[in-house]
Amino acid sequence: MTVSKMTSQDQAKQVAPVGFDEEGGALQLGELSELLGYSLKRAQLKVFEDFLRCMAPLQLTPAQFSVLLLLDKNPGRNQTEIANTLGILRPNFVSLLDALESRDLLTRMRSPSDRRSHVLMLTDKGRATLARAKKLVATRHEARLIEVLGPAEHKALLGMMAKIAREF
Amino acid sequence: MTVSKMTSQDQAKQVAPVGFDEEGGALQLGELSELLGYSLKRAQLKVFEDFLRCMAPLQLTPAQFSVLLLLDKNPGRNQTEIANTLGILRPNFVSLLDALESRDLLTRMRSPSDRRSHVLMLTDKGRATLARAKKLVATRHEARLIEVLGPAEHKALLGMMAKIAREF
DNA sequence: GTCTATTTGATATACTTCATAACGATTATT
DNA sequence: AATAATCGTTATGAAGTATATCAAATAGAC
Repeated sequence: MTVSKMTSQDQAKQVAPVGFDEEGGALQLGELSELLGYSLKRAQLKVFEDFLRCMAPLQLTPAQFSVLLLLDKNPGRNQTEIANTLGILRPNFVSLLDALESRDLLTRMRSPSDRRSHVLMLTDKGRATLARAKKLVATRHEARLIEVLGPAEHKALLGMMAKIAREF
Repeated sequence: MTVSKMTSQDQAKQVAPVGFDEEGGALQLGELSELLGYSLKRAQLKVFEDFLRCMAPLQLTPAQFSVLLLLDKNPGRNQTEIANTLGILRPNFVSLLDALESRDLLTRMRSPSDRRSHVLMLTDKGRATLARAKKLVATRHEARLIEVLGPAEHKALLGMMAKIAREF
């Protein structure tokens, strides 16, 4: 689940478009291009790759960005709540938070009402970074997507993705 | 890149729909739902999860299925060509082929014209398995997707995914 | 035709992501 | 008070993905 760090494979590998190969001519993709899962995965990797490129100045991964975004809208929640909402397992969420906390983007505070749990809150630096990050995403990343797809298709795509994630 | 084995996380975790949490009410997803990469990833995981479920009788992962599909349409290619087309790195392709060859679904043959390379070909069993796999994908997996999205949106989605994978 | 460089499949290895089990501390239940 | 459940955490394992390197074979330079 969730968001993962991108690799450089496609970038390095796809000097030639997928489905083409020097010797012997193009390979026939055949039914592969009609397999939604296949195109979905390749598209997703491309999108994450672009996200990382656009976000390079702030050094935020998609997963980290999603945490900051969620924390901003939902201050005072504990780790389990945030992790569950993002589909991240609690054990794996720990090191993710460690990284963000060590960069002073958020704080863990023992809850006075339940001293087992940690209340999560963005720091001022966290809020400032999130604001810059949002700007980068909007002006570089999403803007490029809209440029490729067109505004109408972009919006339709969002709706379809949400539908699949919800009803499938 | 490529196709990966699914996990059971979502299935186990999402007894409650994403964005909801028992104590304290629903969390606000906020701009998260407008982040295409986020929905794209979640949708992709759902689709792979469903693919594995539908393909359980044949025990084929999306990656393995894509190899069989590509080999059927492009017999006589070597490992590098197939791997490149699928965006798989050659070192990682070796064990993938080992698994399929040990199940007698394909064969590696030294090419007479270039004795460095292995010509890949489906066996009869491989072709038969692929035929059954295609049927499972069509009648269970894609059918369910079309049911959720509707035929028109399903087709539009395929087009958009291909566009992103190609032009992004 | 020999020498060098490149390519192919393979191995070893490392890093990241994702998953489970278990622990101490705390709270809830009985 | 005793037991069970929850929270954050640690340890650990299984995949997926990446790079470097190797022997064998071929291609290319001279």
